[in-house]
Amino acid sequence: MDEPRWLNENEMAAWRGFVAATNLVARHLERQLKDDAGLSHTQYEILVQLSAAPDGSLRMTDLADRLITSKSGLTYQITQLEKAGLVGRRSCPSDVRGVFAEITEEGWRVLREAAPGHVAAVRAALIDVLTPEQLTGLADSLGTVSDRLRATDG
Amino acid sequence: MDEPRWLNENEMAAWRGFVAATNLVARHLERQLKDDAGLSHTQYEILVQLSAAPDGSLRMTDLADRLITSKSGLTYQITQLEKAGLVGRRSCPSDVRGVFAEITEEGWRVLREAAPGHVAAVRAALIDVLTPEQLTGLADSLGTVSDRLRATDG
DNA sequence: GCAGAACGGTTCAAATTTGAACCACCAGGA
DNA sequence: TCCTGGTGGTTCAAATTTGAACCGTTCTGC
Repeated sequence: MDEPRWLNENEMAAWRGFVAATNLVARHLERQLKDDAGLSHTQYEILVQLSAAPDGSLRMTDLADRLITSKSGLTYQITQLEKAGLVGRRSCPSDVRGVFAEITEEGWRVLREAAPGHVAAVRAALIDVLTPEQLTGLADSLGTVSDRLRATDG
Repeated sequence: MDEPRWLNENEMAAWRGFVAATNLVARHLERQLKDDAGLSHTQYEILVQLSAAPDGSLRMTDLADRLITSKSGLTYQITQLEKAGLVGRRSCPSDVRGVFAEITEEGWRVLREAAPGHVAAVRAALIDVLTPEQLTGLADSLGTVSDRLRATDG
């Protein structure tokens, strides 16, 4: 039981900044999306991921990995979006167990409708308040962090 | 309805990195704290904030602002922590409506117990994977983001 | 003083999230 | 072929989170 290496001032500032920015941005965008498009950020992200996939569909597990949520959480949200008609489920030909989530026409429409406002909010909160150099540095640092965690946590 | 300013490659990388790092770090620390100390990250943060306050206590609203959660959410968590004996409630002398949350001896004990493992996890996930220069840049950028959002969102 | 607005916390119902248990089903070796 | 160990998704109960409604209290301007 060694004496732990506490954070120095510089490290603490980075950590507090990370936690604060994380929560503030999340809350801000959550509200913006809910108010302007009636979607939660999770739901919006689902639509984005599906829309970016080759044929507008992804396997449940694949999608859960990208969203970084639990499998059961995804099942719940897909069911909600299905009720709303924004996505559908399709079974996988090569694996009976498999399920594809697929964005519908209506899903595309809602996404197109929501995107401009969301991008504007992301700009206002994060992008446009930083210099291009800062953005590059941020992308670089957070990319490293993500890669490491994906490697260790799976 | 102007054409929205979409994100360029650099901006998109920063944004995706932010979202990914945010979720991955949150999930990682949530698990670490739950496994090692039986606390949620929110609960841990409550203890940290109280322990750092002058006399180990803060007004509910003040605490909610620092944690960036809703008032009702804080009421719930303080109740949980109170049941567990880690914090107590004290009424405010100068304002009958006011309530102080106060860390208890047991709360201090649990916090001291949990801190080393948590700091180690924070180091492994964020601090030690970056250079000091990156950390400074990160603190700077995210500090800016937080300040702006606090100013606009309140 | 006093009416009315704003504040500080709690309560409530509804939505979401999580992990564990479960149920088929695929894959690989004996 | 037949086990056996994972895999892919769903189901379930329990914990958490949120916003709106609420209630007494404090503050303001008049």
